[in-house]
Formats: sequence, structure tokens, C-alpha cells
Amino acid sequence: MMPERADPIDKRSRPATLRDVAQLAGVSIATVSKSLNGRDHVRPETRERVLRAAEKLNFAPNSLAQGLLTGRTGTVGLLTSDMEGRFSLPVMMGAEDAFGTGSTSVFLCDARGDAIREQHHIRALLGRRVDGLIVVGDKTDPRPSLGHAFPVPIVYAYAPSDDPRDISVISDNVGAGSLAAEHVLSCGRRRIAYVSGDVTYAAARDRVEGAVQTLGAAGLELLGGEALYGAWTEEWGRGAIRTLLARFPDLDAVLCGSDQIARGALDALRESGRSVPSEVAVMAHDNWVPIATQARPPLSTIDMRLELVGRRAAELLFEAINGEGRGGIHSVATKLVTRGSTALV
Amino acid sequence: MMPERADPIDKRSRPATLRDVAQLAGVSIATVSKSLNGRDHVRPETRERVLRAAEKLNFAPNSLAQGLLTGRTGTVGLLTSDMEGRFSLPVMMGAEDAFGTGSTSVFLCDARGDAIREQHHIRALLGRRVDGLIVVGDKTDPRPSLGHAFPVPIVYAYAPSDDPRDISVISDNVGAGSLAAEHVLSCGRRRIAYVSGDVTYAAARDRVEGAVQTLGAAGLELLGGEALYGAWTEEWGRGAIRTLLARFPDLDAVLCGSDQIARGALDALRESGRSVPSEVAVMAHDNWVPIATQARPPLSTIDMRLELVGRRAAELLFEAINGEGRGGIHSVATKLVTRGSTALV
DNA sequence: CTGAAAGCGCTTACAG
DNA sequence: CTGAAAGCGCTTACAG
Repeated sequence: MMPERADPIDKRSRPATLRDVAQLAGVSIATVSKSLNGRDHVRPETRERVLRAAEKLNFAPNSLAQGLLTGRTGTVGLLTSDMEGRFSLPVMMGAEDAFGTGSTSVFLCDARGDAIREQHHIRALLGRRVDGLIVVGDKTDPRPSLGHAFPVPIVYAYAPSDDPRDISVISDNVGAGSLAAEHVLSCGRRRIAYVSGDVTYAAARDRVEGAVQTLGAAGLELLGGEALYGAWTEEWGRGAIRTLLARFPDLDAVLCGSDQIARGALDALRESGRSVPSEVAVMAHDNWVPIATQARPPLSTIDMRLELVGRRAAELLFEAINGEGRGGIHSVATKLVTRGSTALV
Repeated sequence: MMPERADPIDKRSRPATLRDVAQLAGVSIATVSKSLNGRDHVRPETRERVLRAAEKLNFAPNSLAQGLLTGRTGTVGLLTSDMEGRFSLPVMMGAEDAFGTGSTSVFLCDARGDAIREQHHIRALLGRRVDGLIVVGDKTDPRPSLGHAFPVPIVYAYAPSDDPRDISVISDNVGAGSLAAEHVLSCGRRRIAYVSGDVTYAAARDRVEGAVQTLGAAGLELLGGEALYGAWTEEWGRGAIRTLLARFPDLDAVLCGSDQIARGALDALRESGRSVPSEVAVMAHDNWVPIATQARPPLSTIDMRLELVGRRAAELLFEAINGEGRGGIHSVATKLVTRGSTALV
């Protein structure tokens, strides 16, 4: 004879419904609903009884039913093109964080930069009746707009949409370049070179532009008259430094397009017998913590505040869901992080 | 006089329902449902008419309604403790990827290692009637089981549950240590040291254990009789190498607990005038690509195949959802990646 | 203050 | 082959 399955560990026990709670509390399901949702017109002691019953049954309302009824699901789609990307991740974290504290849940989709896959995911998300969409890019270059034929609002984060009517949030790369230049100027440097990354990246060009502007305002220009563009690698950082030292033996600061480039720069400077920061200051971008802090010396760098980009995107999406969409590009200010590579002389 | 809103760009157009399709096709909603779901008992030309109508209205079925009815939502919760973690991310990617090809969507939740937040997220996920849960850890040490009082199955990935009845997927760190040791042995090295990471991490100890076993089988032991434990940093890698070179000037290989430690080791070896790999081979763990490939020379390392861990977790969860739960720890084999730091002499 | 009823959008027996 | 009806779990006017 089989023992009865009274095991509370039974994984497949059906979740409690309003009906179960109503039965236990001896009231109607309407009353349970009102009690649980804090509606008026329920006697305090009835409400109390209902709450206890719900507690005992470990009742959690079925969001599907609620969503079906109210038209709001409290879910949002996060469409990323590259989960490996160091840049899209913090943005995702910021967004998840901003939503997570409330009652909104995030659907994660990785399209791998494939437009077909992206369409597939969007269709699935729309089928799940998300209240909105955040599209996270992995580089700062504008991406194609998804258009406006959607039943829900869309916010683009990190990579802005190429349609100015869309809502986009980016970090301010021009401002970042300015900040970097300002910092080395304030450290008393005047013979400043720039080793940038891949010239096809908007982020590379924007950061250079900011630096050039700021130097210009101080009556200076970059050593050699322009930035050296190359690759986002340490190797390029090393090679560029060797070239620069040959041409400008008296350079006293190097602005680098990324932390990785800066690490290469540090290595090449050390191997050329230049001491950092006393002879040459090195300034980086991105604040990729494991890279920046493990460098010798640790890197001063510009933090792009990507979590803030994600958080801002979440907020703007929320507003748009509530009908207050504000198209255009919203730019998040970056932040200087000083470490040993630029310490004042 | 207001123009009529026939604008297809209207963001707030209500998504089409079965009823809309039925009306356009001139049939009942039951017939629409059957046609769309490929059920029998529909005349081909009727089906065709329905399909065209659905197409024209850009119909996507409301998953909420489907879920409410069928009891399956086609959603899964991914609970991570640390989205910054280099380790939990690839696992998430693998899981998302495994699901993404099907019709399952993933809810992403970051608990930040906070048990309260974790409970909060679990409650929300259960309210959304996910079909199952994947719990992703950020280190390989066993984590507390969430218990068995859940209406849905749970799979633990990367960090196993401390309850052996739970389903866990990990990468094989002992095997990884063996692989690393085998490789340097096959490169003809015999005087082998081990610079490990933080001894409080199971991953650190397991990798050492695998290496010691393999060396033992070859009649060897580690230089100094045991591994040097320290921190997961380049600085520790540099310091440990200096210590080792002083004690064992003739060492010909170093196994490192991580890519970062190995980079430190490379730098210290170079600065001590040892050439890698001709004099000393350096072998790492993790295959953190930007670190490993940018090293001088690029690092041979053990890839933990974390995407595979995530993928396997997704598969096991799927099985468990279908009632074929297989408790215990499932271990994923690691993979040797050879680069310049160990090239055969 | 409380409850019966309608309805959100779908699927599935069950009649016709 | 096609459609009317019930029902998934909830919320919200509307009666009582």
C-alpha cells in the first residue's frame, strides 16, 4: 500500500490560488483580492484573517493572471548584442538593479549581433507582453533604429539609435576625453601625446576630440599635432610608445584610449627606463578594474559610469511606459579615477 | 478638425488578439487557435486563410494567456550572485544560449550575494510562474541549498549546492589541474612549481590536487613539496616567482592558479632574465582571453568551458521540468589551450 | 462590508 | 470540418 504523499517537500505541489486562500479564510475570492491589494471596503478583522490565510498557504499572486487583466506585466526586455562585452555588461547590471528594487523583472536576450536573432527575440518578448525594451549595444557607434512600429517603448543604451526621435542613453565620451586632458594639465604636464584605439570606433574619436578641445583651450596641442590611432591592445600601446619616445624624447604625459593600451604604454615606458609618473604621466580610459588596478603603477583612468547609463535607461523606459517619453540622446557624465600613474610630481 | 489616427507608427496600438484574427478570417477563435497551432481537423484552405489574416495583423499569441491555461510559461529564472564576476557571466551566456534557440525566455536576477535579495527575487520569479530556476554562483565553493520546498526544479551552476540531492553542474577543477600538469610534462619539464591563488577557494585547492596527482603518477612532486598559495593577483604571481627562483634556480615550469597570477609570473621571469618558454614554461588557468592573449608570450591555459557548464545546466533543468530530474553533481570536462608560454622546446 | 459576475486572451474537450 | 462553452487566476465595477 502506497503511503500518502503528505510530504511538504513535494516539488510539484500546485501553488496556492486566490480560491485556496478564500476557502481557508472563509470569504469570497473578491474579498481576498481586495484585502491583499489594500483596497478599501474590507473590515480590518476580515483583512487580518485573509492575510493570515495567505501567509499560511505561502500565497504568491499569479502574475500571468494579473498581467492578462491589467495589461501591465511588470516585465521588460533587455536585448544585448554581446554579453561578453565588457561594456554592455555593466549597463545591463545598472538596468537590472534599477528595476530589481521595484517589482519589474527583466528578460535577458543575447542577439549576438545577429539581426535575425534580434528579430526572433523581439517577437518572443512582444509575445510575452513586456512593458518595454532596452537595447544595449557593445560599442558607442550609433546602431540602426528598430523603428517605431512597436506596441511598447524602446530605450537604447550605450549604443544610441541612429534615429534622433528614439530615446538613447550614452556615456559622454567627448567629456571623458576632456576630463583626461584636464587631469594631466592639472598635474603640470605640457608635452602630451595621445595613443588612441581603433579609429573606426566613435568612442576612440570622441575621446580624442574632447582632449584636443581641452588642450586647445589651454593653448596647447597634442605632440605630433594629432593622436596615434591603432588597435585596442597592449601591443599597440607598447609600439606606439616606442615610436613616440623616438620622436619626442621629452614627452611628459600620455593619454591612452583604453586601459589595455595604457598597460602596454606602461610596460614600454618602464622598459625604456622612463619612470611613471615622475617623468611621464599615463592616463587611461574605461576603469576596467582588474586591468587598471593590477598595472604597475595602478592606472589613473576615466570611469564611464556604465551602471549609471543602465540605470538611466531603466528610468527613462519607466517614464516612457507611463507615457512621458523623451526622445533624444541623454548623456551621462564620466568620472575621473586617480591612481598611481599620474600622481602629482 | 483632428485628422484620423491611421498612423502605423502609433506606439500604443493594441496587439492583435485571436478574436481580431478570427474576425478578419471569418471563422471562430477556436478555429484560429487550431490553425495556428497546427492541430488537425482544419480544412487546408481555412488554415491558409487564417494564416494570412494572422500575418496581416502581425499576430503574436499572448504568452500570458497561454501560460495561464497550460501551466507552462516557457520562462526560467536565472539567479546570479555576481554579474560582474568573470565566471558567472559565461555560465549565464551558455544557459541563455541553450534556451534562446528554443522558445524559453530567461529572467535575469542579480542577488549581489545577499540572501534577503535572493529570497525577494525568488518570490518574484515564482509569482511569474517560471518553469524552473538556475542558480549561478561566482566561485566553485558549494553554496547553501535553497531547499526542496519549491514548486519548480532548481539547477545549481558553477557553485554546486551543498545538498547532494540537488542538481548541480560544475567544471572539473581537479581534472583541470591534471590537464595542466600533463601538458608541461609532455613539454619535457620535470622541475615544476605551483603558484596558486587564495587557499580558501575550493578551485585553488582542487586544481593543485589534480596537478599533484598527475605528477605523482609520473613519479614527481612539486618543487618545494607543495604549492604556494597567495592571492588571485599579478602581484602575488611576481612575488612568488622571485621566491621560487631564489630557492630553485633551475626550475623549468610554473603552474599558475589563474591567468592573472601567470601574468605576474611572466613579468617576474622576464625581469629576472629567464626566457619563456625556452627556459621556463608557464601554464595558467581560466583562459580569460584578453589577459591570456595579451601576455608576453601569450599564455597557455586551461579553459574551464563555462559556457558548457551553463548549457548543461539548461539541459538538466529542461529534463527536470519534464520530470526527469537527476540529482548529484554533473562535472564538465575542461580543455587545454596552448599558446606561446609553453611551446615545445 | 461582502460576494456574484464579467472578462483579460487563450486552449481544449465536446457537440453539431 | 467548425464553433460554442468552459476555464486558467486574477481584478473590478456593481449589487446586495
